[in-house]
Amino acid sequence: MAKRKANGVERVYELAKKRAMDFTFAPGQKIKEGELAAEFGVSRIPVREALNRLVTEGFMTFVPNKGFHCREMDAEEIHSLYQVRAALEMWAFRTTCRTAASSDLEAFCDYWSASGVTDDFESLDIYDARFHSAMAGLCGNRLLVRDLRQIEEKILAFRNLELNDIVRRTRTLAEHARIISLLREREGEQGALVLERHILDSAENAIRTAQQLFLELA
Amino acid sequence: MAKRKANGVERVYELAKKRAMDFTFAPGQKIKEGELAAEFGVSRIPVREALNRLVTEGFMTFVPNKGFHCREMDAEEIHSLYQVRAALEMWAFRTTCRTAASSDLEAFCDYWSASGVTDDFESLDIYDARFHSAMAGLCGNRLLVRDLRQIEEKILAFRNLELNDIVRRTRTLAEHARIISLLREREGEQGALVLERHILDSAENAIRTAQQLFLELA
DNA sequence: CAAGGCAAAAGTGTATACACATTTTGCCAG
DNA sequence: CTGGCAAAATGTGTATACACTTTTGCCTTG
Repeated sequence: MAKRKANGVERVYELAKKRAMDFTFAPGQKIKEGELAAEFGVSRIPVREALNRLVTEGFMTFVPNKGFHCREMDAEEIHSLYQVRAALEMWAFRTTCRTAASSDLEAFCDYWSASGVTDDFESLDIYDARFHSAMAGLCGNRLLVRDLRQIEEKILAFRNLELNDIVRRTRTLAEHARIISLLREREGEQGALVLERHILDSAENAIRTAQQLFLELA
Repeated sequence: MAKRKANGVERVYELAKKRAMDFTFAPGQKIKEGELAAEFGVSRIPVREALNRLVTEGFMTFVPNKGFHCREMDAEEIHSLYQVRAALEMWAFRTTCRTAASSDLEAFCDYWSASGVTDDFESLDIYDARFHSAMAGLCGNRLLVRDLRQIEEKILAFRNLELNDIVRRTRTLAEHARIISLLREREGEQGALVLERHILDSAENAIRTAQQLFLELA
């Protein structure tokens, strides 16, 4: 019997979260504590602790005496997530236009409109996520940024394919350019509307991706 | 030794949450598992489970080998919470104006502008919370409403005194009336702005209340 | 008296054990 | 067959026990 102690919860949490994020746990699947415990080589206690955290983050559901289940996910849920994301990013954008220091705003716009930026990122998905996250951060509200990250984690599985084809890639970059230009001129209202459409459009795409994904699982 | 089993987690969760909400646990206070366990007559296991849930809801912080601590709370944090709330309610309002069924919208407006509505509620705090919650619900996004409720729980402690004096009471009701009228006419943009100011004003009040509250605790 | 360090006390981390609840199985009656 | 019920199997709920970590406070030493 190896060592006596080793941050079990953290490990289980990360691993289980990954599985919930990419639906290695199928939607609605029952999660048996004992199974995970055996697999990860720990007792049920740290497993329960990890799963509990995932419940309040929205990756699991829990019913007393019934145990844990992976989240369900349907088109409406994805829609809701993207809408909340839109609400937060729009407010952040309008607020940034009204109150951000010009130096911060310029620095952001210069960096993200440079011609070779996309090369700084592994994939266009990651580029897109970072762009939105960084822009939201300009408003100075840390909690809002944290909430956006949590949403991001939940929709990550459906974004993976979003930017693969050249048409969408081009359109995405063009929309970002437009948003940056409106930000530079502090056009809060108009920019927010463009941003909203940009985000809700990608919701449609995510829903299509999800339907494909769940088809494969079934 | 009394009974063998009795939903310990749920009880501990509710009680501990209450204490975290109203700062019976002082901000930053260390929470000792054993103490709570003894007090509630359960073992440490359900206590840890309950506290873990509170961590991901934002009422506790947790550091491995150091244990649980009650959330800190400062003016910036309160501001952030109200800003996120504003972002969500504003989006909900604009969306409701664009898309809600007229029948739902009229029903809402009629009910909340009736002269005696406030009598339906125990206090003006509760009246106010329900009004905002019901209005946000018109947009049809359940997740958004759930997020708003979680924010509500975190700021509840600072709202308790908000509507006590007659001046603020009158002003609040007047602002609600204005918001309802804009909603009826589906003036999304303008209504959102009024709503924003309404919410951020109450943030200022909450911060004052909080400072008073923490003064008492110190 | 301050600083450092060491040992005891207190507290957290998790394995194990067993009570209770739910689900499954398999048998029997209709 | 088929519906239903009881017993077995499976799984959750939590108390207890003990290893490991951090904190505390006393004692030594400069």
